[in-house]
Amino acid sequence: MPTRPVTQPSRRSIGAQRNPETRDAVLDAAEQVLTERGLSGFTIEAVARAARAGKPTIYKWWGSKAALLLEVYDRNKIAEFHPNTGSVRRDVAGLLVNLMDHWEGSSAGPVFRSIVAEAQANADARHALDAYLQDLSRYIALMIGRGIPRGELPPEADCTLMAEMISALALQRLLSGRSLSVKEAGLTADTLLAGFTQPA
Amino acid sequence: MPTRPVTQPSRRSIGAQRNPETRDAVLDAAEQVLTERGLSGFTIEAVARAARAGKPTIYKWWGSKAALLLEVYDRNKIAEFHPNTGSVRRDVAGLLVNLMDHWEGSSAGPVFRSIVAEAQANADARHALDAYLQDLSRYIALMIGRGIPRGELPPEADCTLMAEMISALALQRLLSGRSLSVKEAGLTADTLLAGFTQPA
Amino acid sequence: MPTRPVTQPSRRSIGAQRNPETRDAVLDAAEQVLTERGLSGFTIEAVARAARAGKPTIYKWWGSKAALLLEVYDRNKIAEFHPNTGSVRRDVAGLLVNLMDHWEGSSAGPVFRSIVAEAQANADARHALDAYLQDLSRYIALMIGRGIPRGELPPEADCTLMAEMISALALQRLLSGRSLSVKEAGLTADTLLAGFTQPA
Amino acid sequence: MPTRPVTQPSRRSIGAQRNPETRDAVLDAAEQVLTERGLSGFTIEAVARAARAGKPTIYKWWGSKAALLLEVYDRNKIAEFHPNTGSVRRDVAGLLVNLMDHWEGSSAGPVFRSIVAEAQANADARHALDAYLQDLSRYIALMIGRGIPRGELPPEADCTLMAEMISALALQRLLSGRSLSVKEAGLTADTLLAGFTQPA
DNA sequence: GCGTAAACGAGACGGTACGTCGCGTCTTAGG
DNA sequence: CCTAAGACGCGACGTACCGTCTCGTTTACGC
Repeated sequence: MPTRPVTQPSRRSIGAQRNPETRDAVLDAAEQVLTERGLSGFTIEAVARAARAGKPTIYKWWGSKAALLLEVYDRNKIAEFHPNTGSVRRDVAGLLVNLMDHWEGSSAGPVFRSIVAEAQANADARHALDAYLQDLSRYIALMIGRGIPRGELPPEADCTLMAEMISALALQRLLSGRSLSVKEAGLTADTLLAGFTQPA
Repeated sequence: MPTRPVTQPSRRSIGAQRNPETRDAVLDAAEQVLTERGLSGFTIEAVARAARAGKPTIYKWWGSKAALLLEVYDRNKIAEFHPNTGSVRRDVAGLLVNLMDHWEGSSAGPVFRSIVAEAQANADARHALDAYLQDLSRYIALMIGRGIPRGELPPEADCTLMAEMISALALQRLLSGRSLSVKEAGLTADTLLAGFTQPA
Repeated sequence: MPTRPVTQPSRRSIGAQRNPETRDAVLDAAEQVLTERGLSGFTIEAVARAARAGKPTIYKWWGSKAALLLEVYDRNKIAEFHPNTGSVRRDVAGLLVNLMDHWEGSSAGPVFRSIVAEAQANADARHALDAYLQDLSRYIALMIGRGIPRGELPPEADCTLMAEMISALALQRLLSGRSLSVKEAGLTADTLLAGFTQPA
Repeated sequence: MPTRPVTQPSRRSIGAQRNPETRDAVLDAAEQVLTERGLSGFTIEAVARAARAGKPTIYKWWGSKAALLLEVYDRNKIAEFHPNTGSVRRDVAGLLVNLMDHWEGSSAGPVFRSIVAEAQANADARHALDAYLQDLSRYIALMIGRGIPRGELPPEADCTLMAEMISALALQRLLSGRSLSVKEAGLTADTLLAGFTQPA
């Protein structure tokens, strides 16, 4: 004799196809749980409860905590980190500020930190993290590269490594819980570009 | 019915004082477990089993997984990251290589990555991580600063930020699982110092 | 995205009427699953998979595991338990042997044991079991009653109770997993009829 | 960050030894759950909740639902089924009445029926059931055997088979949910002993 | 020199979460 | 209206660890 739920469930199957409402409810719930209770409170059970979804449904579509985390992060990725002020120095400083604001001013920061944590125990998450960080670096490198035709940087400048140092600095601050001031962002740009351009 | 162990335990109390053998056995076991089974296999139960120690003993002296992790890492810290070749450029490149070798060539890497992961859920670990990273940056800043009296860097160079970018790059590579080649280490030094010195 | 099955399904609807092929396929599959995987492996899901049928189809036509079980058992009921040798003693012994052979030599035994198990948690199944056992007893009582006009039993003999003891003995052996030898069947008849007839 | 229970648990460990309070609490809870919610509501989770015990504790000491069930039944076994009235006929009738009363008038009946059900899917439970039923038969056989020296039964009477038919009749009635009246108990004794003794 | 106190191993305990299975219901899409 | 298919909410499964607790033993130290 199976158990009959006392209250009607809020969502039902819509037939032999994935229910997008469920998908959204789970992602919303995951983001909320992560924000409110932190990484250690981020359990599949808690997400399922908050989403009024069944655990098997979550495992069916996401398969692991890391996969869920990544999709939550993807949903929250901002489209435009890279300002275009016509000055590499201002662009770099602005990007650093934008990135830190994005991480600290929304749920993106806790989510991303959770992905980094997960990546230390889970190879799939690690590869996803690596891919994401490389994407970010490429993004930044393109932004820096715009300075070459403008003469702000010499053609031989290694934009890729400069970009990686920028993302790494932001990551390190995020992970260790120290914020980055606007002034520091400016100084970082100055320091990094000192060899090529003059301080503003 | 009290349990009669079939085999005699390997260690006993030595009276009303902490047993240093137990301390060492626990730290050794923790390092071994972490290395062999990874962060997800690093549980207090596993450490206790491997150390033939009781769980309460571990909780008494370390209090949390993070504390144990930190002490394991402290034990493995290397004394000398900073070469002194007389050239800032070579020093920076050498330090990057040393640091990555230290992380990848011993159990220090997995241990440190575990601390970073733990720090994303645990404020104590986060503060410890921050303190450690700032120590590391100061260390590197001192190394870079030696170039100022030698004329390799102008007095106004922001050694602290440069140092932080170096440690951040290494950290990012460690966390995302990409190693750093000797060539990249050299290029990093070149890129960072481009404004002040000439490539070797 | 609706699923596109790689292989064409074996059966389709035949329009607005029950498909007898489906009925047979489900009953066959149920019997097979029960025989091969036992009562604990007998799940609606397993039957549906084995029959290539949808779960709702099964629920529509049978409504519960017990109902399915009962129909499987009905299909396998033997028509003729009661031998007619002209001797009550031989008839009783023969019936016991026939019944145990039927249960142990086909899928009827596991199916019936499953019904008994189901009946302990499910009132419908319990009533069905009771009805079946009373039928069986009546059957046996009629067989025994044939001895009265022949003078093997006195008119006042309680054929119903004797019949019930016979079916009960067989049931107990079935449920506890002990088989009943031919010799024991004969002894049972002797013991039961000792008061009325002489041993053969 | 592990969860701290808000309320203090009612029972704690008493050291590296089994806590008899826990044992009793689990058995009490198991009996209560089985009685109140029936076999289908008898889940390890429900027992654990009712006993305020952890599931792992139950699995550690009982290992399976069947084992728990058997221990609950053992605890409730009555010591004395077999009356001794000096008359086999009255003894048999009395025992049947006692047995049915025991099953129907306490939690022993539901518990025993659950064991029978479990035994149809679980070999361990089946062997335990078989052993229990054989014990019961031996018990009854001894009772019947007392009639031989008194001359109520001839020495060649097969007490074992008679005993088994008695227990089987009671079992069949229990399992199919039909009670056995005092009158039927008397008739059963009469029928079984008709060959040897005269009705009372 | 002897009792006390602390450290230790062991492991039981109440819990939470894990990831999986089956339940019974629902909707779709196709005959 | 029937069918196959399968998503869904739900809850139980049996397991792994968590962090706490008590036990009995062993030793150093203070009275």
